Amino acid sequence: MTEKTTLTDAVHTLLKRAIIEQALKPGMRLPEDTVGEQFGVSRTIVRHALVRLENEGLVVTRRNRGAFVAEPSLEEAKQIFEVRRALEAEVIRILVERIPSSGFDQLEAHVRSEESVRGKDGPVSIRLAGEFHTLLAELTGNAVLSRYVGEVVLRCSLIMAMYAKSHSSDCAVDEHSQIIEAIRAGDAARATQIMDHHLGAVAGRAELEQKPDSVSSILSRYGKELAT
Amino acid sequence: MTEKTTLTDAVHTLLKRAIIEQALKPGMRLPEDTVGEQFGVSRTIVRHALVRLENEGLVVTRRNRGAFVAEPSLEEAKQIFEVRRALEAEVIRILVERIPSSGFDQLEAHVRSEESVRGKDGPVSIRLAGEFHTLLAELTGNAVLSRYVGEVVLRCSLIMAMYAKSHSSDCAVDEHSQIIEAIRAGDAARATQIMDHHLGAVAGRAELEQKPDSVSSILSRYGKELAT
DNA sequence: TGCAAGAAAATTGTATCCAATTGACGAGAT
DNA sequence: ATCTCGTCAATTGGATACAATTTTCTTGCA
Repeated sequence: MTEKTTLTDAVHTLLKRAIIEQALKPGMRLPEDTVGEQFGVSRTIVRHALVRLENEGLVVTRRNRGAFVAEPSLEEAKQIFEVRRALEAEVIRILVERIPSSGFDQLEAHVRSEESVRGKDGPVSIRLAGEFHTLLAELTGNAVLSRYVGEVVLRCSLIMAMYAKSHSSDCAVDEHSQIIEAIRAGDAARATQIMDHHLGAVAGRAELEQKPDSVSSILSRYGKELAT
Repeated sequence: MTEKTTLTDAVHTLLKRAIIEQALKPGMRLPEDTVGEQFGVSRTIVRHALVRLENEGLVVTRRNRGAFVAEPSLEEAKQIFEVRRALEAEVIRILVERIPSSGFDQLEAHVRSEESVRGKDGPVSIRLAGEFHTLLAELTGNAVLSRYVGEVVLRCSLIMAMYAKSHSSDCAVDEHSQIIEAIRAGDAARATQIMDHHLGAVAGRAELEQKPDSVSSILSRYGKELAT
């Protein structure tokens, strides 16, 4: 299989997936040597990929210390959700005005695939839930908007991985359908309202678990580093 | 000599400035070793900087062809302005609700510095006009929002460099003042309206290309700051 | 003369190598 | 026993060397 893509892209994609699927947990260290060895590439490639991931806010690098999977603080999380709400409101505004003919088919197909994994809590569920919003953004035809939405959605996935224990996407899928219907009806206000509620619910789940989970999660990370 | 910043950051900043100030014109090629030679650093550093610039949309890279200063198409330009309008509307919404106490002082000081270069058409004027919007975004205290606004503002500067022949920032400065006043009055709707008109006016000007210049001769003006 | 094929040059993609900085460990003094 | 200082190991920051690919220029042929 001749790679049409560059090695940097491949490593970047793999690391991103690993982070979103919680295989690489927040705060986890990403030594260039280790990652490179794992993927069979040199540090140069890994570094390029890490630079991109840092720009996307999924990893942070400390000077001469290396890269770590980002650990968004609650303040950061609030900021991200604030931006996400604004961006997705714009997405709805645009879609109500102009949505491609195949749009609803794609959206409904996606919701069906979400429903097919309903209950099965896990990485796939999280990924699909995020991809619904990414798909919405892509349907606007605005690549810049789509890219930004994609970034904040990914960062939100990371936040949920940190602060929410169970994904519980049941209501989410239902709200996705409601959003589709509101857009189909041309009711931007209602669609935005549902979206806000939807995101608020997601954000609320995170903040709810803030206090009890904070200390233990931090301690478990310290313990893990000692164990290895 | 005690550099607190990394070389990659320095090169990244200098290239960014060179692009925004139209010293490096859209479509111009950026060979890694030419840039590296001018700045006295190796290709590794330049590559990292170029990766970041690509993520910011100021540079595009083609496989095995190298990096070029981005040439936003009109379609792309429209998309960027669309996103910018949405982001800046959110900025206003936030500022009306919560603006730091020193906010108005900073904004007015900035407008004064804009006025001080009024009429002097050129790079500095373009940069200051953009920085007003960046400052607005920073005052929200939302780092994520601030970052995205910064990016689209920069890309808009690039677009104006391509499509507008003269910056003519006279009316712009005036509108900046009006936006400040509307925010001070707590009138989000009016501030947004002025902002929309402001951005619409900026986007309204369209024009054609200029003649290219040698890459190394231009970069020689930027290399001084790195010389040890 | 025009065109095509191939070689040469230029430039990027990738790997490896050296230097510099940081964190940890341990010895010695108070 | 604790604190401090110095040395050491580990890892990143940066540079150079090599391979692959693209572009250009040359050259042979119709």
